Amino acid sequence: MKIGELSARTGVSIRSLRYYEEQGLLAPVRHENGYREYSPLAEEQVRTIKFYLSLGLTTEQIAGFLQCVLINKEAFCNEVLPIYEQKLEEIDEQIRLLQHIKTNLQDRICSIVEERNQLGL
Amino acid sequence: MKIGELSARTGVSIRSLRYYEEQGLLAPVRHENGYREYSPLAEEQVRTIKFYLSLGLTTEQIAGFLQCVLINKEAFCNEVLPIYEQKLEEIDEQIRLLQHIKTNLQDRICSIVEERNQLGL
DNA sequence: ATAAACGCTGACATGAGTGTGAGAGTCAAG
DNA sequence: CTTGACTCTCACACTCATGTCAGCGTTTAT
Repeated sequence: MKIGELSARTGVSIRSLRYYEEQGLLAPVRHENGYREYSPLAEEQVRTIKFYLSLGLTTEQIAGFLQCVLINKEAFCNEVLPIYEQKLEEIDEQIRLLQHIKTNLQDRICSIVEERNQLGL
Repeated sequence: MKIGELSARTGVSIRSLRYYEEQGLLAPVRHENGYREYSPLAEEQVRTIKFYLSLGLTTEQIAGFLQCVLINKEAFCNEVLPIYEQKLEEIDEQIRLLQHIKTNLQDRICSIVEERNQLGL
């Protein structure tokens, strides 16, 4: 399967597929003409990459355990759990920060609305 | 007051003060030697900018109402409320997304832990 | 007078994945 | 044989506030 077909099957742009390869996440063989040839397994592999990216993991993190995960079950890959837990902490931290900002924003909005009401607008 | 002093008073780096000026948020006068001279009011102005940035507003958005806010009360500046509300929506959207990712992460973690337990590890 | 401390401009780097375009080679159908 | 659809590599752009460095001028204190 060539890159265009893999792109169409997975919904991942050709640009991104080449980027994943650059980051060590995909390793298609090459034809004599230089074209990439992907095995049928690559389709599932790309979906797996897509999923991990959607969890906010970086390509570098994914590269750290992808081979293991593709071969074994996730639970067997000791690299995965710490990364998940670290990411979870980061997410919590981001949520906390956003909640804090949200509170401040709501305070400001309330102040404005109240002040306008008091002025009888 | 020169830029170093303003930086020290506000805790905002010299680099950032020059950036704020570039973005139209500050307008110090210049000495003959090219040095920036800030009025004492600039200190409060920088704190105001800092606060709006901490709410996640961009310098462009801040520039849209900063002059008004510095002269009048926030409630008088009609540009402010829509920006606050728009930002609030963005924040909510980001929080939703992060919550969604968090849920997925927790599911993955649970799966791994359970699977390992079943294997008696 | 000299050195340290301060100021100036301009410009590149950051993060991280993706879009986009140029310039060129390859392949298949007409 | 030509045309169009694919593919290749290389490289810049993007977001946006900030860090950082180079190269140079100015002020201040010794």
